[in-house]
Amino acid sequence: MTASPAGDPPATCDDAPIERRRRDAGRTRHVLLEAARARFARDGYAVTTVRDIAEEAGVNVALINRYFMSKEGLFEACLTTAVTDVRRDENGLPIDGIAEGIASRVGSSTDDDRLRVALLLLLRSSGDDRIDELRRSVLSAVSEKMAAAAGGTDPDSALLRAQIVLATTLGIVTLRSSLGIQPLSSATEQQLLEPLRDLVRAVLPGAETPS
Amino acid sequence: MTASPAGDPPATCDDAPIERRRRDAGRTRHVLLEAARARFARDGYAVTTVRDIAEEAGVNVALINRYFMSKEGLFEACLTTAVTDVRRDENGLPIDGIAEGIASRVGSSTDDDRLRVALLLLLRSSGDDRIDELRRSVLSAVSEKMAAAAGGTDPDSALLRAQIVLATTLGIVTLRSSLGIQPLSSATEQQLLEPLRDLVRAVLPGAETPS
Amino acid sequence: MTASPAGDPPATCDDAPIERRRRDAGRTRHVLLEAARARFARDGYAVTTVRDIAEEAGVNVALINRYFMSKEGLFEACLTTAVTDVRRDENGLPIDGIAEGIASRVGSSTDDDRLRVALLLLLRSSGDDRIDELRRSVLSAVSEKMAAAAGGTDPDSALLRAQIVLATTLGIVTLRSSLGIQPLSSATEQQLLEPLRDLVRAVLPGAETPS
Amino acid sequence: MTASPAGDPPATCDDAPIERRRRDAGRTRHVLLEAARARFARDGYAVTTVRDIAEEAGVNVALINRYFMSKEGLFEACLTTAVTDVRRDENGLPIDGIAEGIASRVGSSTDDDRLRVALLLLLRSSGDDRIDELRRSVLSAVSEKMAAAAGGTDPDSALLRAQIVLATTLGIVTLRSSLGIQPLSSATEQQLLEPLRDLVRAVLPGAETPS
DNA sequence: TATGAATGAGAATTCATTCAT
DNA sequence: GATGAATGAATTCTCATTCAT
Repeated sequence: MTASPAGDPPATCDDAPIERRRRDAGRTRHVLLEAARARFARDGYAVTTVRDIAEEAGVNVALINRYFMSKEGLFEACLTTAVTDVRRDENGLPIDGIAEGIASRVGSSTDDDRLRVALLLLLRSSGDDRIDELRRSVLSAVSEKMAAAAGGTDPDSALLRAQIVLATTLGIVTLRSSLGIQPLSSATEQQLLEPLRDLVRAVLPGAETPS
Repeated sequence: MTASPAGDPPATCDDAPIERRRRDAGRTRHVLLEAARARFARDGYAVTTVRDIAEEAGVNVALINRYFMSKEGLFEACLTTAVTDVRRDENGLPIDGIAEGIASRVGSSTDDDRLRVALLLLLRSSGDDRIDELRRSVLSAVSEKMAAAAGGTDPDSALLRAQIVLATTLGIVTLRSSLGIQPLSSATEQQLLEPLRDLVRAVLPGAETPS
Repeated sequence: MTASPAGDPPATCDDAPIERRRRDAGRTRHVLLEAARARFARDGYAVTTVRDIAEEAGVNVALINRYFMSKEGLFEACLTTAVTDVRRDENGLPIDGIAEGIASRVGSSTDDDRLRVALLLLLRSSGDDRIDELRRSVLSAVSEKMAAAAGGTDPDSALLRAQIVLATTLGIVTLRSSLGIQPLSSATEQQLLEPLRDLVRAVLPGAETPS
Repeated sequence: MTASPAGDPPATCDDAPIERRRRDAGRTRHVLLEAARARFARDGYAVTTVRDIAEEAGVNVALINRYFMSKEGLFEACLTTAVTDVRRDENGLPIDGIAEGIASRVGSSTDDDRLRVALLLLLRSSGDDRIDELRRSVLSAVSEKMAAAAGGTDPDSALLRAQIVLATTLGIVTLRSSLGIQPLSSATEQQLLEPLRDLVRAVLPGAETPS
């Protein structure tokens, strides 16, 4: 992560030999984005201050405005990464493993798991309508893809059912991250898998292969 | 709501009928509480300003501090009403109609439906640990009651499954209230019932009578 | 104090038999004034709230405005009583016992000693120029009277010296009331007398009889 | 004070020479501290608003919180400077010139005399106990040092007497600064010296050399 | 590119005062 | 006369943002 690659300037400067990689716009942008993702996802937009983010990133506050125009711009960038994460994930989505997919996405415990954070981000709002529209469209797309995978006769009903499964996913992520409700909060991926399989099989009838 | 009692003067003067029933502490407390419930539930704690609430209630801002000590005190009062609402609702919960219960609670569309608002409030945090503990305990209690109703052999597994159903409920409420995702957002109680029945039957095996 | 004298109305009213002496304007004015004196003297004008005073007096806040027009009016009334107290005291001032007088005024320990409170009040300001002028004139008068008592050849120098003695008096009252500096704060009248005698004898040369 | 350094442009433009030396954190902190000292000393803690102070310092209000955390933090910083001033002054205190010392400290008339302001600050309270303890300890220390200088047989009595002299000092400063009582308020250092010599000689017997 | 000083708008809260009963 | 509900003007403090270096 912070390991300096080959292309660094030779350490000729003697005053600050320890600091690596200063004045690297790309890296600064990146650490800001990561810090922002984590805090926006965890605490929400309004509660999080730009100073919190900058401090967590180990970077000067003013750089947020420099690179992202505004706090809202930073949030939008976070959402964009979330959208990308979710989209990339969809492509690898195993057709006959929806329950497995949810369990693995939702069941991660490491604090900076990308997809879990992405889902939380999609639930946060900055109040800006344009950004909200982005959230809406992504969540809609996800449910559509899930409905398509599930098949079924009535496409309209399939979409509704897929959105209910999506609601379950988001609900689990929410409950696990904010309140520490047991046993849900500390359930492992394994423990979640069985009930989720039952759920998906029942709600999305066409989704299951006889596995 | 604003229904005027019997003794009101006939509404002949149109410029300033002014509000009837002024200088009524109980009523003021009440309208503040209702306004706060609505806004806290819809927008969250941090985003909502006390001035917003007071304006929505048609009341002077300082009265929030008079009656509830602080913004946080008002939020706590809102959560307490939410807890009461949820508890009262649990008692009337039909043993063999969990899916019906969820559908009716979640499917309401009127803006000030008490139980839907109560559920949203339970997802909002002011950051105060003591109040968060209240939220946690109520949501835990709800899932425990649901697990008990569902029966089943393994009580631990039953609780986890009940919490997944609770997650579905909260997820649906969230998706319906904030983003306008279709068809979920405008699905009627009737339309939600069928998939929810499938879901509950599958996730909470002991819960269903042969209906 | 609160014992009800003979002239009370016969206890015909049955609802509130315990409350004695309600609706007595004179008494209300009086308890407010006493409470205000105590708090203004102890804490100062700005820090003291009218609600504090009303509560201490066991009386509704609005009555302060009713009887004294405003917080400032109440303060002025307090100062007026302080002026009266000081004036009355001056008349009884023993010609050849200035030190004794100071010691007794300053050495009192009971919390509501009138003269000590009066002196503290004369050091407090509400910011109103007119009232400040009142404070100034009274303190000037006190020092003039002391200078006259002290006699001495040069009247101008005598006045300056008297004001220094007055400064000592006020300084002692201040130090004893706010900070708890030892041994000054808990020194008895007796203990203060000897150094004060030395001081007065030295600063106001004409003041002492061969006693 | 506003003395301009060498490199300044000649004062040809009269409308907006604007302030030189902007964006200097140390300077900003300093002007805030000085403005605060002056106003806190003159008007007291409660009466003085942070906006007053910031305006007097020609600086944005928010900087008070930036540099001193809070109004109370600023007050504490003021007191700390006052303590420093008093301590430094004590060291230079001439053993056999207590009266001279008081006269010079008290007799200054310029508005921003450090030691006079320091003494006034030590009489002001913000209501915070921790800060009050600081005030108390400093005033105690001053009186102890004075008692030690005075010598005398009974150390306990010497301390009480020293505190009476301190009371005189503080009383004179108070009377001179707030009310404009004559002749005390406009007495020069010279005029104060003679009576103060008499006072010190009488109250602190061991203090005087045969001068 | 990066820094940290400075700014102004807006937040919650307190408080003297006025009004209606 | 007395009560307590209501009001509006402050006050302190926070925060996103901009400026100067």
